[in-house]
Amino acid sequence: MTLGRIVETEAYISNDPACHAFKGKTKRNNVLFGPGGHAYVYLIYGMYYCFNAVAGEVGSGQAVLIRALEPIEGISLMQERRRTKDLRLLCNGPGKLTQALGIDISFNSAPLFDGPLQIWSADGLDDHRMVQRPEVVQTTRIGISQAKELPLRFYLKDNIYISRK
DNA sequence: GTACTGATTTTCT
DNA sequence: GAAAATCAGTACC
Repeated sequence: MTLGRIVETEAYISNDPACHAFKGKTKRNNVLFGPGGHAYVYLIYGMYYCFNAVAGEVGSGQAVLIRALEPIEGISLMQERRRTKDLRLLCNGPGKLTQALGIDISFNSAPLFDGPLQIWSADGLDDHRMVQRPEVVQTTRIGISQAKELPLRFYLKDNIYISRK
């Protein structure tokens, strides 16, 4: 298995033109309107998958895009999948981390607290790296053309595993 | 170091 | 038919 620490995220909320749920329910974003705590996975640019955690109540259509991870466990497996040895390149982008973790469309709608793909709170992990609450920086989102100005991207300050500063 | 380009396909208009 | 929450490689400074 592989394990990583989430170091960069973006929020996609209701009434947000950049959110896939903005224009209403479709076949693709169906899971966005389901209960929180599930995975929303989709293919972007025909080549890469993006991984989101669905947030909020049923019908709200909100999610958090996981943009970057700090690799912790299963690193050799990640290196094999990504075809690179550089730790910083394993998970520093939404398309990269899905590759490193082996996430594809079959993980869409999978529960995040039970099953092959899970997210834990840092408080539940016995790891010295998780003890101190890190400083978080808030900026605008990346790679979108709508609602660019909204400050909904969050990353850990000075962390080398984020996709960019 | 930064800048630009091609790859590739699902989805919705 | 066009756009899309991207990445790796190449060219150039």
